[in-house]
Amino acid sequence: MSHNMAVISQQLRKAGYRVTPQRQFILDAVCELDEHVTPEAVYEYVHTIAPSLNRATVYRALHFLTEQHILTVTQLADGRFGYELAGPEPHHHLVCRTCGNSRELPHAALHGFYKAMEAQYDFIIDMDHVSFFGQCTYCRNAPTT
Amino acid sequence: MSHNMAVISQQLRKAGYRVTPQRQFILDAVCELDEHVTPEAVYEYVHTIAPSLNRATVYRALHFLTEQHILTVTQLADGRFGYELAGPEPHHHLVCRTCGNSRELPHAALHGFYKAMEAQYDFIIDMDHVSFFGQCTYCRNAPTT
DNA sequence: ATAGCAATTGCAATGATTCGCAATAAGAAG
DNA sequence: CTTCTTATTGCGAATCATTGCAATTGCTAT
Repeated sequence: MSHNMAVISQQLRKAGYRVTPQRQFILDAVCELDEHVTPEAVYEYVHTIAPSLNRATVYRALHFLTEQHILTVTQLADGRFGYELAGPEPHHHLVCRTCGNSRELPHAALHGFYKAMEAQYDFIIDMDHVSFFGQCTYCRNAPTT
Repeated sequence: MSHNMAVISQQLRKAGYRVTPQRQFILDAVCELDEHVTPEAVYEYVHTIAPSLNRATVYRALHFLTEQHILTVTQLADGRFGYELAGPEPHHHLVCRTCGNSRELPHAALHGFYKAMEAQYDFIIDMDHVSFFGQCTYCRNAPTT
């Protein structure tokens, strides 16, 4: 995992926020659980390590860390949010509804479309982490039995 | 409103489903409330007319009517679902985060992008009602005070 | 008009998410 | 190391969303 706790801590403190053990547990959990991590999954994970850590704290921390651009969110097909560590470059996902596997999409893949919307509708789309749902090759060709 | 209750009823009954007063109230509410209607808004609306109509019934009916292609859903920015009457042509939306106004986007506007994903990643996106969030011209140029 | 089957509803319990507020504790400053 | 400020947590309650099951009631066929 490429996240540098020291750098992040510094960034938060400089902005007047605090680096609490709860936030660290939660951040670790997101990194450990990898992609599209749901709040509930984070809660389960941290709960085994820090049983007193409250559910509300998980929700608030995920929201907060996203605001600080340390995490990114994307909307999953069922309406829940999936969090992951924010890298230097924004990216998107192609998620198969059947097998659930997800493929990364560079932001550039959407750039043309975003620009077209700006040109034609004077509208600037600002979504930097979209999940597109559908069918991957494998599942499309697999027998339906 | 352009929805023909008689046609819809026929369609449902033919498929072995039932046209209950509850479903009619709920469908009327969606039409009346127009675009991106949330379950909660539907519930409030029908509740004044049919107070005994249960919340669970609203959620189930919206889900059901969507499965039957009588309604379409889209994910709103806060994670909730927005329902609306399904027209003959699928469409998408550009929704301003600031003023909340939404502009329709013909499906064709996404066609190129969808095709590119198919060609490059062998992935078929099947989302037929996406909401893209960002800033409209007016709000972008408006003073920030 | 009636009877019967099964789709649908209402209810109550459960789970997911958010909020207000008092208690706690990070971190800056002395 | 102690103090002070205030950001943050935990808790309980409120809200939103979903589910299992028994009771209801569309609708079809008689």
